[in-house]
Amino acid sequence: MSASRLEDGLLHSCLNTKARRRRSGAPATRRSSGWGSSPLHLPRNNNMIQADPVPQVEGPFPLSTLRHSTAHLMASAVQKLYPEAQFGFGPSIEHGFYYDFDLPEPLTDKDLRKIEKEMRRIANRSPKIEKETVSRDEARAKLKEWGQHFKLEGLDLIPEGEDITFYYHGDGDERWGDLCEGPHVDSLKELKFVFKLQHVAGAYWRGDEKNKMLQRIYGTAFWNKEQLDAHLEWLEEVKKRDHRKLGTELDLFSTHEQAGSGFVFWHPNLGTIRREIEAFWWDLHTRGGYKPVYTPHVSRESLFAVSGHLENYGEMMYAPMDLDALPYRVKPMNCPGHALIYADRGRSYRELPLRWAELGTVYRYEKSGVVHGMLRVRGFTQDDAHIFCTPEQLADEIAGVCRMVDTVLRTFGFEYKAYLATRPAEKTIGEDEIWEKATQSLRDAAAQLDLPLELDEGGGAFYGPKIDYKIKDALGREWQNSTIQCDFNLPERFDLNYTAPDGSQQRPIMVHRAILGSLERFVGGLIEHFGGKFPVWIAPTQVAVIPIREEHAPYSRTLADRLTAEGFRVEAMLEAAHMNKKIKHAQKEQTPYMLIAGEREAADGTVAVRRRGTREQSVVPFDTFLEMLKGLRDSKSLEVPDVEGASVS
RNA sequence: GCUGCUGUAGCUCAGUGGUAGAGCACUUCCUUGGUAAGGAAGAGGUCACGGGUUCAAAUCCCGUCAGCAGCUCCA
Repeated sequence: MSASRLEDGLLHSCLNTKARRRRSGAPATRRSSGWGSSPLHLPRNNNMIQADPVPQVEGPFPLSTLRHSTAHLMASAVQKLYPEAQFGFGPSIEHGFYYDFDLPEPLTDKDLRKIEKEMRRIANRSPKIEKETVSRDEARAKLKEWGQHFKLEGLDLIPEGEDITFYYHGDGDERWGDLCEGPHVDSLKELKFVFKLQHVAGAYWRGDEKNKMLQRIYGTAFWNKEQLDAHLEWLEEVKKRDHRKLGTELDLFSTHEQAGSGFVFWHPNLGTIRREIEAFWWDLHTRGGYKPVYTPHVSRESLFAVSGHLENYGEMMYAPMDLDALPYRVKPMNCPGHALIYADRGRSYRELPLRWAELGTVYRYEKSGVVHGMLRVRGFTQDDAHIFCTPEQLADEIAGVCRMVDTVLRTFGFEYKAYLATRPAEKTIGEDEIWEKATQSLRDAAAQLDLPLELDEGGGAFYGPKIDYKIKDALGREWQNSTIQCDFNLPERFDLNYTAPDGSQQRPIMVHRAILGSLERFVGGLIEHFGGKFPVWIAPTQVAVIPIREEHAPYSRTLADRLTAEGFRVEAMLEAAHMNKKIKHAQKEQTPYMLIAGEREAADGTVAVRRRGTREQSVVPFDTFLEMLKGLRDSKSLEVPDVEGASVS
């Protein structure tokens, strides 16, 4: 299902590119594996990357060059206003640019306006940008003279043999230069472009939390105002759809100071959505040959010593509870529990593969600063499952999971890409042979399904290769939720075996997989994906029934009763109150359909159907509406179409 | 965890040293209205929490909790 079929038609086609950091100008990027990767850690980082939806028109230079030059312009303005400023790095990034400064006083938004003004003045007065190539010693001498110690450190990061260049602009006492690899635009004035400074934030020098924290100013630049405005509008749209904002507006969830940070309370509306998703999920899993398991939330600490979590993941775990002189822990993952079930008795090759699923709630002590709405929390439910199989069965099992991922993601209208993450260069466990075999199985599975795999060389976990999925939402943003991971480690640690046909004891492969990732993160993302306009099958209230006058309540009641009997979630707004208020209420709640009924409808057995977000309505026989609604629900349609019928104004 | 900022009614916010305000929402009454704000009245707040300064603190200071923007982390 293409995202363009979403009701409000928001679709942006640009794929994101990860913020590209200039080698000489920015801290070295961490390898992109960052998605969390182990059964010791199913992926659950925010991992939402904002793609730029603004079609980038051609300029005389690449947009990134313009933005980098704008960063220089900003830095020179900062120096003019704060002569004692020390400069860090100032690269262009996906949506704009930033520059890091060490300043004696924290900057405020007011200061940003001041800096913008200064930037305009400098650009007008002396717009030329000039390049100078120097020797390393000259560069060092110059930076020393300028007293720029971060830049001196930056100089040492430039590999031997590379040109060392400075870029200058400004005249006389305003001449400003920066150690920089370039390239830059030639002029800050003749070229037409627009820029805006957006916000200030803290950032560690060279991205290391042991280093000093600098002040980072973020800004953006475009070749024309239309593009800048379009970008700012897109940011507004993102803000409007923020799941935390919609969470309040639509009465979906809350968090509480009394309960602590990172714990989500699902209100009835969101509980309804979750239950529908869970029912869908269980249905798919039952059909897919999965059996439900349930495992305790608290276990003796020694269980996590065996699994290795205590050692490798201990910092993320909640502190032990001492009971009868033994330490107990709240589980941070479900896999040890499933391994215990497997190990409970001897297993034969005849029973493999075993597929066990659990919507397992886990608790992880996330750092206080990273908690974010429903997207990064301390207590959450993973849609977890483990498959225990032989190496020969692996390809088919993976293919089965890929099929299920496809079904689920398409049902919600997500496009996706899959990545094959192979063996890391160092510190892995397992024989070469099993790695090769497993990796090949992942490839085979994808080939079976014509699923293109992009390669993430060396991006696998230490205990096995994996396939990760990236999805794109209705705003063009990318998320990472689904993951399929082969694990050679836990079977080893728990000494899991099966008896092979020849009577020997063999080690099964354990496949960890999550499709939604966690209910919290998935549903949080879903709120933003749909912007609160949920499709019929998950909408908390599917139909609002509104009588025009109080005397039409009895007919409205029969409509509501019939819908309820058909299993729909109906809000019968029968109390004596203004029809207009009821319509407004239902619109605000994003109820997909309103049925408005007065004398004419009661006489004809019809309903005036009004779709959310519109003012138009059509009059159709109630049964026609009912059939359409059933169709939308049962097919899990993403559309909330207008009803064909006599239109009435 | 780090840097900066914020916390006042269910929601959005105003109030910078002198005993707490608005709009929306809510309740009641009037209005019986054909498709997104009819009218009137009312109720609702330990100004996050704890300590301090002061004759006096929502307001100034310190701490805690929670949130926001980032950074870092997410073997």
